[in-house]
Amino acid sequence: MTAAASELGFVMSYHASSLASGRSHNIGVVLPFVNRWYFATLLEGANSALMDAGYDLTLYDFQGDRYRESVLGDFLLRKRLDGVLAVSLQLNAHETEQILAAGIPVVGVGGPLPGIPTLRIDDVEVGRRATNHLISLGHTRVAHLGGEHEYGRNFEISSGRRAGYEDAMAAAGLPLREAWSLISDYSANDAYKETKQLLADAEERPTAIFCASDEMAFGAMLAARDLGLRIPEELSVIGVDGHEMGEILGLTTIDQFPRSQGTRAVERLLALVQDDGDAAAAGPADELMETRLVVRSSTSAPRIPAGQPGA
Amino acid sequence: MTAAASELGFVMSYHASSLASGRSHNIGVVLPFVNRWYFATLLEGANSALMDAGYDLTLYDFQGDRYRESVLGDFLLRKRLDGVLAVSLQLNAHETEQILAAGIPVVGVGGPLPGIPTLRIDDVEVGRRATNHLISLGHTRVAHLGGEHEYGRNFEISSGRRAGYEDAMAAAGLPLREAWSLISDYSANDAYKETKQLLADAEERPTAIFCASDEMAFGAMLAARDLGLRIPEELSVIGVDGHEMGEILGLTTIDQFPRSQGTRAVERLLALVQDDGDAAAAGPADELMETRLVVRSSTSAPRIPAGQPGA
DNA sequence: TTGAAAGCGCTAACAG
DNA sequence: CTGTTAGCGCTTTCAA
Repeated sequence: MTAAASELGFVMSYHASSLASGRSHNIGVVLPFVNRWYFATLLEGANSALMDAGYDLTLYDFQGDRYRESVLGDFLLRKRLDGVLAVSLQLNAHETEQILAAGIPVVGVGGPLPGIPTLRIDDVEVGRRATNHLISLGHTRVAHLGGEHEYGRNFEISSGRRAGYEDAMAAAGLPLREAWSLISDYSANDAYKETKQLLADAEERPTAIFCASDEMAFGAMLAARDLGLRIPEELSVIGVDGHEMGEILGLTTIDQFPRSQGTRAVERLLALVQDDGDAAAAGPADELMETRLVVRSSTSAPRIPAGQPGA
Repeated sequence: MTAAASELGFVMSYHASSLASGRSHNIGVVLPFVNRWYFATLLEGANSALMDAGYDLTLYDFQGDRYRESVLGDFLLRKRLDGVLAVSLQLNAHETEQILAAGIPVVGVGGPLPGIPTLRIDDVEVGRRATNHLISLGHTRVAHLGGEHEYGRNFEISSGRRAGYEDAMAAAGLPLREAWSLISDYSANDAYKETKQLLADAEERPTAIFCASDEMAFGAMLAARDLGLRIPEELSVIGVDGHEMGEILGLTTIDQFPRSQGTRAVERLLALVQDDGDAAAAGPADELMETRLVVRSSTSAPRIPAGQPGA
């Protein structure tokens, strides 16, 4: 296209171009919730990388499971996408086959998706590290607030972090109480309710809680404050994600750099797309991303006021 | 298409269909930040309405101003969109002309965009109502934390809410102090910093603060707590948006139902698209959306401890 | 009513 | 190396 043409306001038709070439310069991003910090931030990263490469981003938000079927069964198969980024998505055999049969390159984040190259953090290790941080401070009464089983299809993650928690507790010879293993829907509000209930009984109260996301940790911190418990003196809290608001709450967390996950996943996907599905060119099938423990003021050695049960 | 065909796994090519018919069943959503609660929630609403109507959603996230030019100058003009939803976007004459010249129906949210049908709340009224809530409780020392001037292009909103605040203060014969008029970037973290500075000087301290968003209100509440100020006894806080986390923080707010704004905006846009740009069919050029004052525990009459300056 | 044919505006392959 | 032409897979129009 000449400069003169573009100055006249001429713009090429991408429909025609797509039809003729088979390339649409359009990537689909599939995720369970746009309105959770982790996903929104990862999406931002993906968006940056795609804009920079001149690609459009088509968003498919399951909104829990509400649109799961129609996205997987209809939208993704319309052959208008050069590739799909699947975030925290768990596919069954039929679904995987259907997508791959459509000939669309897919990269997953937070998998594993069998047969699909995936980017992820080591969730078991994250759970272990968070729990060990608390244990190394001297805590023996450690609770865990994880993700809902109901969302298990999309959130296999939560079981990994829980496994790491149980692992670390066992390795330290510490007791796992059923009452200390909480399940929420990953929202701050639900975490607040669960934590308030957990902390209500002074006898059974843990001295520390490991939350599988920062948003849940926010809820836990607020619940503790509302019960008059001091953080970290009477309750230590650690989260996962690296949410900016953690700074002003003083939340100790394991940062997983979701933005970088988004840009890296797009890099991988575009490599696949541009090398025409040649998986080898795109790097390892299972790529592990960095995480980092960020210690702030929400965790410390347990300093339990007199009259409380203690370690 | 027959049922038999679809059972054989046949899927129509949307590229060909788009080229032949000129309709792509694809709507662009333009917004300044996916990672702010208001925008993410509005996006969720838009996504629902679009999925239900069988439309794809192409996301254009400016990320502040980072991609503003390329979205407006390149991406939107590629003629692959049946319509555009422009959220909190302010266009200059050239930009408006360019978009309209491309023949793409546009609906705005939070405008006004001259020449484009727009959905919005009455921001001046919102500012007035929030401020009057505080005044009616007996506050005379009321501060305002609003949006950044730097983002003025996208956030004309902030000036409306500020105008309402100044309006209400003047109507009640109350003083406006420059030190009580704060500006932040709409994030909780920045609001925290600004508020902490504001509240540091006990002499000059207001007894109430009106924040132009709930996320900013969260920051303000945390700043107050960290300074040892009790909410609402020593500081009342009111926000705008209706963020769910406001429930567990007890934040009084003016709910603007962003999800409904998203679905309603899509309704309007699809009406335009399907009636082939016949603006009359799509409703009023400037549609006002509902808001609702939700009173919780972050606001009350000022009850200032002895030794503090007061009303 | 049903069926054939002519584009939609590009890309890619081919011939000159 | 440049210029021409045949599709890409639909929608829509026109003839039967």
